[in-house]
Amino acid sequence: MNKPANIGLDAIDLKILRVLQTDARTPNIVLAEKVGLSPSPCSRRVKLLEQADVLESYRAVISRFAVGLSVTVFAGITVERHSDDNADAFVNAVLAMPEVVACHLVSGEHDFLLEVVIPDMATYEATVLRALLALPAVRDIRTSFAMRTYKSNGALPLDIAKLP
Amino acid sequence: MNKPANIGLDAIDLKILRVLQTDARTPNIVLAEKVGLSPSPCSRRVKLLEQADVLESYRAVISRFAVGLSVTVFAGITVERHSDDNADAFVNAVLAMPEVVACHLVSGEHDFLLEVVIPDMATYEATVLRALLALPAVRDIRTSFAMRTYKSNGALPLDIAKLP
DNA sequence: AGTGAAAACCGTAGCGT
DNA sequence: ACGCTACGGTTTTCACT
Repeated sequence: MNKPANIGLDAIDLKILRVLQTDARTPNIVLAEKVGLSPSPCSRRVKLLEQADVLESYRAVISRFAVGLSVTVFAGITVERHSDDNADAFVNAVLAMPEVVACHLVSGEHDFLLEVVIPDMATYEATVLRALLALPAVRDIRTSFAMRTYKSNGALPLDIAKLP
Repeated sequence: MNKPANIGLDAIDLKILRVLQTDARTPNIVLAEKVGLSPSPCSRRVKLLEQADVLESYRAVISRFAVGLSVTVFAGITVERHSDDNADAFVNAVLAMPEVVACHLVSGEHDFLLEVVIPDMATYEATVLRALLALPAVRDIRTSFAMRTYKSNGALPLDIAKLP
């Protein structure tokens, strides 16, 4: 049922993925040794994994605090049920906001769950919340602040857009 | 290796961060050209950013679908309010679960918000939900599963633990 | 598909500006 | 601090096993 494209990934491929997930800059020589291969076939496998889109990209994980984006907010959004077009418009608007680092269509209490990363709460209210409320499809927003993060899913397309 | 690093990010540093956030494997020569520097000082700045822990790590972004982890679930957890120790025990238990890729202490309706990545719903129920409910601190769990992801915060410490 | 060589390429340390 | 140059290491291609 829910185990589709496992095909083509053998044990060595999974080892490679595990290593690169932890450190994407692992030199190919080290990677080869860790997975029990010599450098050449290891490099080939990585290339193939990239072409097959199993390895989608490589990202640097940046300290949110260091760049002044220390506030994370989750917003549960309820939209009007009458029109799919409205929902599409909502999604498109959200995709255009760099402060919104994640957007999921979810079951349960809300329709969408958004993760927003911003410098402070005032910015959230002034920028994101206001923009979201202006969208006609949005019926309700429940905001919940992350007071502390014990574990985070790491690399994020942060909004580093404050240049002199 | 870990320093405060609150200070000293100029425009070039931010440019470097933006590039590496998009592609952590950008060759130093290319990076240097993009930010308007020659290779050596560019390399030096990257090293400094790493030592200052502004660049925390580099991660490969792996297709969840390709490795058979196609289900994402959000769990809003309410814990007993009477004891901080219970909350600590809860956090420790959660940190030990590789399926839980994110754990935030949040304001609002719930106390914790968890993001869980697993092969299918059955695994969620059998593994994660069951384990969480067994914790004495947990009073209530609201599960909401991601039916579609329009944007995701990217690199994640996925649980690739199914090896021959 | 994996191995082992050689050649091109890149990263970085040292020194001069 | 930046830029130039040189050296050591890495990546990658190739013919072969």
